Amino acid sequence: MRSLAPASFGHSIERLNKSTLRDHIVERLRAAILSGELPPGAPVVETVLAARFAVSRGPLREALRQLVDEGLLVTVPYTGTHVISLSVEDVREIYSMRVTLERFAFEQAWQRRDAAFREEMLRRHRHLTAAIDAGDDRASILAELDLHGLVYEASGHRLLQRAWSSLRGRLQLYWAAHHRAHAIRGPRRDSHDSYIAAALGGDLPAMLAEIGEHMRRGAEQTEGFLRAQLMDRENGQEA
Amino acid sequence: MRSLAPASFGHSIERLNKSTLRDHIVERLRAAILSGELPPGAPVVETVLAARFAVSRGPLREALRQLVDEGLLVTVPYTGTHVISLSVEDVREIYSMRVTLERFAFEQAWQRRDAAFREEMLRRHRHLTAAIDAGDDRASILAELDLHGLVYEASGHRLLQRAWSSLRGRLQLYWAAHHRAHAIRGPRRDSHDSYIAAALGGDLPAMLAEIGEHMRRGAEQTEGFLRAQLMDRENGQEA
DNA sequence: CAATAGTTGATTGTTGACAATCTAACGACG
DNA sequence: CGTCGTTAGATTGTCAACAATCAACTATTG
Repeated sequence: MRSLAPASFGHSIERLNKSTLRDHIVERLRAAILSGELPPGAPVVETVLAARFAVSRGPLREALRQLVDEGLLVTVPYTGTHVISLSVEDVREIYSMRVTLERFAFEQAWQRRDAAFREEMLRRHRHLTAAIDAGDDRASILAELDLHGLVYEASGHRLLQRAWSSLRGRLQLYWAAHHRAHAIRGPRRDSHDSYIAAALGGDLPAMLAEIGEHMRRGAEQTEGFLRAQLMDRENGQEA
Repeated sequence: MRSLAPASFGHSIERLNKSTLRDHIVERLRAAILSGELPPGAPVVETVLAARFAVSRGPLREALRQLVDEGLLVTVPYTGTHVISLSVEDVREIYSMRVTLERFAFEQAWQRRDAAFREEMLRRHRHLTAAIDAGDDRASILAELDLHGLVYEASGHRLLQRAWSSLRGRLQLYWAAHHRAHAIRGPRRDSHDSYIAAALGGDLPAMLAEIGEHMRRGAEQTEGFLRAQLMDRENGQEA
């Protein structure tokens, strides 16, 4: 959630974040949620996690609070905390929001696309295709998030970067659940080929249109998986 | 930050929020910041606030953490917490983000504008003009935020509502500082007259253009005030 | 048998004390 | 005179115990 380096893509010095216990816990908990170790809907009790991480409840509470703000957990006072449940409505909101934000990001960054930007985008695209070809689900998810993240970094718009970070966690959760259910490959490559081509081209309106198409495809895929999963769950009665 | 009632404008039942100490502190602290009692840049130490509110540091820490996430405070580990400082760059980001989000909100809500929506919008507009005419700065700020907030409520888009809530605090901070420096009145009425007319009209592209104009005027006003204030401060050497 | 009141175990909310870390002031030294 | 190590005060980070609240279960009652 904190990658606010403005317009410098090479990981230069980067103000070293004095890691406090809370930040550590946040990372580990987020990893646990996204890996499926804590699946959507699972209860999250402070005492057991505090024991598991060998820390007190103080820092753990603050970590939970942060994950609630990121939208990965929900808490009802005096009652309990749970990992958020998946819903098709959320998928629609996430993707429609992505269209809005990413179009804005490209508008902001369009004039700033220098040689370093193009190079970095191609590099991240190579990373993504490599991860997909290698069949590494986790890596391909991160690579895709990184690829799309580039334009937000290039926008130099801190508020926009925050908004993307906020979306990013939820998106990652859905993708992780999707990949876990049934490994997906193939069509994503072509989808990003056209995306990259437009992103590096000279026609901004074409890029804005491409974003809409790209997200439409993504939302369709994710929503389709989710409907299938929810239907399975209803038939199987597992919860 | 938590008004997620979807598409019902009349304050119906509204799930009663079991008020925890933290929530209480958040409200009071936010009020203190926005009222200028804790001006931009002021240090915020946990112990003194805990004593002042007669609570322990635990809930207070969590309240500070939440305000940090809202962008009203900044914390550097083991060192201290401060109210954010005002900057022209932030003003630009806030208003450009508002253009993006509010256009999206109107696109989402355009077909949903029923009689209740129109009535509510006129009602809130009357509130705003009444507050302005009465010369009540605080009330007029809240009324203007409420007026613009309506379209986010009507959008039924929870993620978008969250994004607006996140912006809202920062915007309120700048407006409060602006009003405190020199009471402003007058042009704001006309500005909102055209805004309301377009919002209730039948031409969506015209509304999207009006949003751009409205925000351009607002940003210009706020940024101008801020430049003057920063220049004053530099001459006066007060900080 | 249905509805309600009471009870119990679990979970979060809150507290005050203690530890780790940072910033700034001070003084020794080249 | 400037620089670097030291120290002291302040501030946040962490902890373990205690209190408030809730959800589910049980028993009681009509």
